[in-house]
Amino acid sequence: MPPHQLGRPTLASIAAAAGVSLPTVSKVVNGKADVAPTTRAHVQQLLDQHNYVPVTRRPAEDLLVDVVFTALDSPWAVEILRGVTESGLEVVVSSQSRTSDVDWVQALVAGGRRGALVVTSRLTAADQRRLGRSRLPVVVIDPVDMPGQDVPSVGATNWAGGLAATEHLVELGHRRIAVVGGPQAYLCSRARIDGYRAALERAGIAVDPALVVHGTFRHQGGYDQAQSLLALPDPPTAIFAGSDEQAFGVMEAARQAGLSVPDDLSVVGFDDLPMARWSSPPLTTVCQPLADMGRMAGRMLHDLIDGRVLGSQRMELATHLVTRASTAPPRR
Amino acid sequence: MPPHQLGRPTLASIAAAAGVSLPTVSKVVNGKADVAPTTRAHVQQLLDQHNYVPVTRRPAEDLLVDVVFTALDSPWAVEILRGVTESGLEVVVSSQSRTSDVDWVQALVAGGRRGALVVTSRLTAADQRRLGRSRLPVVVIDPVDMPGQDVPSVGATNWAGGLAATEHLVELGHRRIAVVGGPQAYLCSRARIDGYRAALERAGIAVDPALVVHGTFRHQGGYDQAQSLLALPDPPTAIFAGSDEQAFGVMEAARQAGLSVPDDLSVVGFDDLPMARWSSPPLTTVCQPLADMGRMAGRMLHDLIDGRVLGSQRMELATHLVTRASTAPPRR
DNA sequence: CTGAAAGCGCTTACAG
DNA sequence: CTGAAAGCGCTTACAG
Repeated sequence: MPPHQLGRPTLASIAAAAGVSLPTVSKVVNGKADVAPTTRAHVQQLLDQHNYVPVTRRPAEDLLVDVVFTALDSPWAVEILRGVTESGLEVVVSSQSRTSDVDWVQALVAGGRRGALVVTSRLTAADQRRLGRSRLPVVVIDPVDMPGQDVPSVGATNWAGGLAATEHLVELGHRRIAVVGGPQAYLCSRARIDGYRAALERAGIAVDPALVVHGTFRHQGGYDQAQSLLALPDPPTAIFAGSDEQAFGVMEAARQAGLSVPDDLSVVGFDDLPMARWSSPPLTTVCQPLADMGRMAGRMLHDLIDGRVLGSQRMELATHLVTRASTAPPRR
Repeated sequence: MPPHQLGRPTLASIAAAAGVSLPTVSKVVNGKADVAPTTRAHVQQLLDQHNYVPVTRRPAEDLLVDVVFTALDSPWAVEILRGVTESGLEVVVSSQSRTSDVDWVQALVAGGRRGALVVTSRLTAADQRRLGRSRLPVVVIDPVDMPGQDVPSVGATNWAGGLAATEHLVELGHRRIAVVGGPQAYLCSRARIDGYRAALERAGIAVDPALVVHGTFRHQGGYDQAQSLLALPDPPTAIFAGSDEQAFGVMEAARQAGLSVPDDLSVVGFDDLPMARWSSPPLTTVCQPLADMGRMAGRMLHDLIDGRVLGSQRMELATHLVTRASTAPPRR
C-alpha cells in the first residue's frame, strides 16, 4: 500500500518520498539518460507505487478526434474507420450514447479532442449550438437527413447508384424489377429509390407501387420483404436490395423458396462490403467507396482544424456498379 | 492571415494582441462566466485566428488507450472494438505500422495513452523491453504465438472449438472430414487442428494427412484449398474451414463444382461473425466470443492501469458450436 | 550524476 | 467585469 498521501502525487511529493531532488524525478519520468540506474529504479518504484500521472502534458502533436457511430454493429463501420485513420488523424471510437450526454461537447474539449466525425447520425440543434460555441469542427458522414447548410458532410452518389443498379437489370432484359429500400426517413435510401424510378422511366417501364417496398437495410428486412415479393401473383424476376446486408436476406428468402440466384432471381446490393465477394454466388452490387468517404471526411476535418476554409461544404463521392454473379437475364 | 508570430501562441501573446490581461484570456479559454460578451467575442476571435491550443492540459480523466490492429481489414476488428469500447476505456484505433515505429512506446506516452491493446500481433522483444521501461501496461488479444509469461493475453478455447466442430460432423455420420487451417505459424490455428484430430481419434477414425491442409484464414485460401480437396479421388463429405471467411470460400468452391451445401458437402466455420447468419445457407460455425474477448482484455488493461494485480495472465473464453444450415448427414 | 535556480505557461483567489 | 499578484507543476540550462 502506498503511504498516506493527500491529493494526487506531484513531482515534489515523489521527490520527498524518494529522498532526491525534484529535477531528478522529472528526468526519470521523461526517460532522460543522465540518471544513475539505482536512482532511476528507486524513483521509478515510488512513481509506480503512488500511481503518478503528470498533471500537465505536452500538447498533443497528434490530432485526436472522436468518430461517433450510432452503433458499432455493422461491417460498414470498419470500412469508414479505415479511411479515417488513413487521413492522418488519431481516431477515438465513440458511440451514439456519448453524444446524448448533456455535455458531450465539453467532454470532447476536456479530452483534448480537436474535432469530431459523426457517422450516419443526426446532430441536434443543441449539439450544433454547443459545437459552434466551442469552435470544435465537425464533419458528418452519410447524414440521415439533410444537415444544415453550415454542417460539412460527405456522402455518396446514391441516386446515380440506384440508377446504375436498375439499368443493369433492365439491360439484362428484366421488366418486373422490385426495390427494397431502407427506412423511409433515410435520405440515402430515398435517393437510391429515386434512381431506380428514373431508370425504369427511361426504359419506358411503368413503376409498379407493389414492387417498391421498405426494409431496414438489415438482413431481416431483406428477408421479410423478399418473402412477400416472391409470394406476389406476378412476382419480380429481379430485386434491387438497397444494401448488401439486405441483399443477403433476399438471397436467403430465394433459397428457401427453392429459387436459384441468378437463374430464377437476380439480386443487386448496395455498398460493396468485402463480404459481397464472399456470398454464393458473389453479389453484384453498387460500390459505395466507404473508405474513401472516411478518408475525405478526415481530410475535411483536418482542414477545419488547421483553420483552412473548405472548398465545398458537401462532398459526394462516386458510386459504381460491380458486376458479379448474382445477376443474369430472366428465364425464358 | 494571422499577424506574424514566432512560435506557438500563448495566453500572454494572445492577451497582448487583444489588449487585455492574461487572466482574461484564460477565462475565455476555459469558458468561465465572468467575462463581458464583447470582450469574450474579441478574445475568442484572436484565439481562433492564431489557432491557440493550450500547452498544458488538465490530466485526462478518461483512460485513453491504443488498440493496435495488424490491419483494419477484417469484420473481426469491429467485433473486438465493440467489446473494448464497452469496458470503459477510450479507444484510439491504430494499426501495425505504428508499432514498427522506432519510438512507438514513447509516442504512446507522449500522446497521453495509459496503455495499449494489441490484437493478433507479435510484440517484439524490443517492444516488450520499452514497454517495461515506460511502465505502460499492455494486453494482447489472440496472440499469434505464445506470448512471454509476463505478457497478459486473452484468447478463446480454440482446441475445444475444433473438437466441437469435428464431433458435430462425426455425429452427423461423416467419415471423410477435411480441415483447412489458417497459416501454420498461428497458435490458434494449430489448436483448432489439434481439436479436429482429437475428435477423429475419439471416434476411431484415422487422420488422413491428405485431408489436413493450410489456408490463410481468408476467402481465397478456403476457395483454393477446397478446390484441391474436392478434386481428390476420394473427396471429403465435410470440411471444417478454420474461419468463417474461409468457410465462405469453401462454399463458393462447392457451388462452382456443382455441389450443394449441405446436401453434397457439409461446411463448418469458426468465429461466428455476424455474416455467418447471412450466407445461403446460414453457416454452422464455432462461436468465438470476440466482443467478450475485447471486453475482457479492456477490463484487464483497466486493472493494470489502476495498479491492480491480475488474477491470471492468460484468459481463455469459451467457444461453442452454433448449428445452422450448412451441415447435414452425408448422402446415402 | 545531482540538484539549486531561473523560468514557462497557466490558474486562481481577490481587490477594485 | 477586469487584472495585479501569488502560486502551482513542471522543465531546462548549468555549476558542481
